Amino acid sequence: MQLDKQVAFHKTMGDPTRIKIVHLLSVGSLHVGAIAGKLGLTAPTISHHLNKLKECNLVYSRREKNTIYYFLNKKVLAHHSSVLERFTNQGEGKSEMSEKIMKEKQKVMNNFMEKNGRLKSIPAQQKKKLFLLEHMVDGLEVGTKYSEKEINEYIKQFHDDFATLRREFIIHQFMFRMNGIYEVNPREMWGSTPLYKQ
Amino acid sequence: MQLDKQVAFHKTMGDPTRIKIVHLLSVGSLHVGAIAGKLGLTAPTISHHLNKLKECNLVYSRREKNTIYYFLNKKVLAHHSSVLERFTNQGEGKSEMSEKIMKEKQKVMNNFMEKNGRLKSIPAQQKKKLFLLEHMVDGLEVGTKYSEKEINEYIKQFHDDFATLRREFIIHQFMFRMNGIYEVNPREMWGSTPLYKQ
DNA sequence: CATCTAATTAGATATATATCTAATTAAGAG
DNA sequence: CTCTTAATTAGATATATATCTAATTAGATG
Repeated sequence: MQLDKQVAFHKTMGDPTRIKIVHLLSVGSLHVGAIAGKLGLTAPTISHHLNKLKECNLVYSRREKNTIYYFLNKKVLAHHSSVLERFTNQGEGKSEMSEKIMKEKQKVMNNFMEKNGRLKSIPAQQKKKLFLLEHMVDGLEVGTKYSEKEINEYIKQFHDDFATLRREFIIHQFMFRMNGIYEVNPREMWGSTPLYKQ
Repeated sequence: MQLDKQVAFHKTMGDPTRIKIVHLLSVGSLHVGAIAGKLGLTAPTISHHLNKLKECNLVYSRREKNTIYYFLNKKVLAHHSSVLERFTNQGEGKSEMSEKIMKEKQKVMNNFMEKNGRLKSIPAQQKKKLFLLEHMVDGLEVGTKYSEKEINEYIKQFHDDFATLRREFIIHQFMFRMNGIYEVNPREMWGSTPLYKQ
């Protein structure tokens, strides 16, 4: 399973000595004794760590005469880097997204909004809902503090159920509330949906 | 220090429960009870893990009435992804590299090679040495098995000290040896120097 | 075959931590 | 102010693991 490998990788990297080893090997290959020397630890200890690194395919070794050189497997590192990155904009690539999304958003807008700008209804499907939330919050200014009353009035121009929508804004991080004062989050924080991740 | 944070991050991610939490939160925000339910664990346990995640800035929380929603901090994930990636082509970006490298390589070639194609000397500086090793190995075929004798003869056309050079080829992964038979590694494995990482 | 070198394995110890139950805190709602 | 709900903190337990020294293995060399 993908998940197990991911855990194993991070567990392996989650040790100061092993991270140091990876740093050292990222510059060039080294043998056990050399690593032990540089880190001030014994050979068995390094052997232990290299073994763990090997189990995750993070290093491989080649014997040269009596000494065994260890190499960093940079491909595997690159792989895990990309796995992490997929977390951040999970599902789809970014570059191809902009245009694709614009169309998708347009479609949702057409389906759920009256010509006068009000919502016909609040879509149940998360993605669609987020499109509409984004559209609505676009009319507010980042950096401005709004009272709850102001927010309610603002939302009412789109839909009568301002309480639900206000709550959605908060939950999906489009805005946040502090002591009854509302503020729009910067776009970079609209993180609940992958689509808007910058 | 950078290193400590890196270790802390991986240590935190190196736990199956926490990875699952990150997975869940990558889709959308959740409160403690919901996570506990989905994972079949108790609230205190989840609280414990969320706390660890918070210490690395991997999550943040917003209170909504009585329930506290947790959000994944995707920026931090992206950061660590890029840190990993820097391992793989440490030092420089890739795109700008090709042209820059070509020139650099050309310069090294001019300085260290005779007009007849033989090496004047073996440079001590790693980077330069790697350029020359690459050049030499370019004359061999990937997928072909060579005897040690053949390799020696081949190397001698560049330099008399074939033993040293042969050893360098191995150490820097340009080729590998098995039971006295030598073989050129595919280019993707020429990983000792960041320059040639694909 | 005997010896030397470098690495690994075995075994011991100390530290860290994931999880649970029970107790406590924090905030809303009546 | 009291009751309810959700979360955190405290404390206990069991498991995992980083490190060391000592013993063993694996190759290379003479």
